[in-house]
Amino acid sequence: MSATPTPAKQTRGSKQSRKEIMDNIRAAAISEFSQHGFIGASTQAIAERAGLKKSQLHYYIEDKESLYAEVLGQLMSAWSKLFVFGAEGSCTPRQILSDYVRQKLEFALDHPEISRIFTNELLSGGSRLEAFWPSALSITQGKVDRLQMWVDQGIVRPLNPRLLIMNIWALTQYYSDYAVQAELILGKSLQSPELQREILDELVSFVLAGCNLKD
Amino acid sequence: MSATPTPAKQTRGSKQSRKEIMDNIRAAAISEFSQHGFIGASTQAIAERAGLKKSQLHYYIEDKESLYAEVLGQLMSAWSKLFVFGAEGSCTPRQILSDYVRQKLEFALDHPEISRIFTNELLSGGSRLEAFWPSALSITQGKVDRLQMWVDQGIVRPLNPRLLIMNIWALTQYYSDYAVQAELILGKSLQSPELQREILDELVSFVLAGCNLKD
DNA sequence: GTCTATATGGGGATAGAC
DNA sequence: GTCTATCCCCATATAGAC
Repeated sequence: MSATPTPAKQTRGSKQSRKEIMDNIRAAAISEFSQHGFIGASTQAIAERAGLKKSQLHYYIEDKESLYAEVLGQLMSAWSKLFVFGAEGSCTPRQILSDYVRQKLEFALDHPEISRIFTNELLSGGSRLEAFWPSALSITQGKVDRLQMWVDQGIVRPLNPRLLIMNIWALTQYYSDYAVQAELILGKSLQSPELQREILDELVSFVLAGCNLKD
Repeated sequence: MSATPTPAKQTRGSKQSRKEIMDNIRAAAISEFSQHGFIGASTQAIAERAGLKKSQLHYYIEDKESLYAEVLGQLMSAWSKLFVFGAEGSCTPRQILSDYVRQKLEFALDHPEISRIFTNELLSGGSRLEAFWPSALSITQGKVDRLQMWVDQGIVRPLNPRLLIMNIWALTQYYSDYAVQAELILGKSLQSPELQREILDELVSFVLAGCNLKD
């Protein structure tokens, strides 16, 4: 709230600023929650990853629950901004769909850990996502309406728009949730730019072909 | 090992047989591991679900680790039997692909909990799956070879066969991993037979169209 | 063969020291 | 403002009672 005039006289190698520590904690929390979910993650492990002792960590956070809420909120906010139909001024159905697939895939490839937190949360029942559903569902409804129009106009083949949206979700989210499997099958790191390019092109082709999209 | 002549004189309402207890334990373990993963699941919760006290449970199992290994092995064995190309004597590419999608999807819909254990395990790094990868990868290679032939013959459009297999995996596995999301979006239980029929038809159409499959 | 009482360690969180 | 010593609970697992 109040604008404390932080000195920020940070001699390198000296003690970390509070902000740096908090950033380390958030990063550590993302890794741990991503691997083990809320229940499975331990504040012990988060502290170690952040270079702190467990008891030190508990000075910087309110509690495990609110640390988790913060990280989850960060993800949901990023998603709700990114994954809207017609972002970046795309206009044709082909372009709107391609852009959507691209955005969703790039997020999965660039932020696999935080994406997996969502999956982990859903697997454990999703109770901590309840607050986010109304908004998420209304964003979905917007996409559904748009797709239904295209179906009615014969631009895409007759299909259930909700199932198409779920299909795209599944196809893209795979590359964060199943990164381990994907890298084993492909024998290559998912961080390789050429591979990312290939996956992107293939997913776009697959989706466009999958709904018989005419320009 | 030795064939103990079990009396099995089970008066209804009386004490459960050891086999019944073990079945309860396995079912409870599947539910718990499915929700919280290996680390997050507690023997306490498993015991409660199985109608036992924690200390009783530990009489019937060796330890948490081996209970988990048993359940995971059960899943991997079921999958390796089910998901082979050309099961049930299907012959045309169209039929082989459709049958594969159907088998994978039906398993996801019929056994969502145990399917989720795999996902949970991957999310936490997949170390407990190491023993299963060689066989799984060789089964995958079989499918890849088959698909590559079809590509070479112009039966399906030019695509990376491994990516197609991963796409099908993602599309079908979605219905166990994201069952909560799916039911919210669709406003309906995934156990509804009509909905299952619709999903199946749509997935098959989507995949066949997605690879431009000619008969 | 079955179950209980108990050991031992790690979990999250805090009161109080610096 | 920062960190440590410590609390209490729940985790897994087992020795020993029935």
